[in-house]
Amino acid sequence: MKRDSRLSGVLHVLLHMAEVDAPMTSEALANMMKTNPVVIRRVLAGLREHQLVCSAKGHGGGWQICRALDTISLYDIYRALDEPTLLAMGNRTESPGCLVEAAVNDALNQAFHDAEALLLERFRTVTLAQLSADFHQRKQAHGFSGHHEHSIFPDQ
Amino acid sequence: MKRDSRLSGVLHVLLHMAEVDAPMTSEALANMMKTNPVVIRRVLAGLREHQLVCSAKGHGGGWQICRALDTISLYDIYRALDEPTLLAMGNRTESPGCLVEAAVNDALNQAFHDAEALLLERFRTVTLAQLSADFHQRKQAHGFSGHHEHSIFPDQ
DNA sequence: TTTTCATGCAACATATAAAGTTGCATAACT
DNA sequence: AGTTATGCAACTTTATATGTTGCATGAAAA
Repeated sequence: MKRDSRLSGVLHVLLHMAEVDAPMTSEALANMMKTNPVVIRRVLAGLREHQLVCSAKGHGGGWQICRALDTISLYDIYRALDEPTLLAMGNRTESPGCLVEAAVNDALNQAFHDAEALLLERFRTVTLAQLSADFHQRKQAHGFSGHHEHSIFPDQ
Repeated sequence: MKRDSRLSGVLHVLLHMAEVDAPMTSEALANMMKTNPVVIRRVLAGLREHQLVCSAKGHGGGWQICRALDTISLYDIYRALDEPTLLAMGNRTESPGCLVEAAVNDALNQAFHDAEALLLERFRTVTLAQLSADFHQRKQAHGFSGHHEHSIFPDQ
């Protein structure tokens, strides 16, 4: 089964936005993400409803993060994406008439529920500020290790 | 994202097979699962490679579990299904050139890895025998609580 | 030995959902 | 006014899981 990479993608986008002071256009972001501007707008529109980002039309318009990075957790973003499915597996039917299936469901649901809870707990404890700090650390380390500038600047 | 219910489905099938002494045909199993016999054969063929079930052709043929129920864990079945994806989310790209994306990936991968490990650990500690015992308990309880026979017998 | 019943397998068809695309309206800045 | 950006709806494309058909193979029964 194919994995949903929207959370990963949105985080990427947000951290790039955090690096720039001015609004970024959906076209610029789409270039970075190798996708279509409309796709960017669609997903950022969801974040805007949750007051995570703001958008402005016209000249000099675009998208900006509108809250302090340390007040935005991965869980906030997860919710703004409409709480997408976490697990790739599920039960065939909920509330089945078959007692065999009921036994199966209960066993799997316990495991599934615990795994989901663990993931969400992790999401709650990680903020954009932490990710940004991690990125700046890497940039430093990358610079000191003798690489050239073109590879220091994030290009993707 | 739609969830993969093959594990749930296979467990259902196996527990029904465990209730019967004779081989069950893919057609009978397909009726129970409301699907196509070929689909049943496809998935059971995978389990056969791992010596979890046996199949026989011709008259009186069909499928049977060929190991003791307490020696088959959910993890065995998971592996026999070719270790399907557990999480519905993943990173956009692995080993990215962009340092922003690297930071994002690391944060998410930690959470993802731990959740997967938790799930697999649960799979390892649950056997078909346990699920079967759970089912028989439910059947008892169901009988004592005054329901009628047609609803006691698993029909789905 | 012929018929029947079952799996084995490959090729094809269908259904569904995610992603991408197009076109045009709306709003803001120059 | 003209340019640049988002907003939104409708449509197209692509990927993948699932379902389906047809025929070969093998085993038991008649």
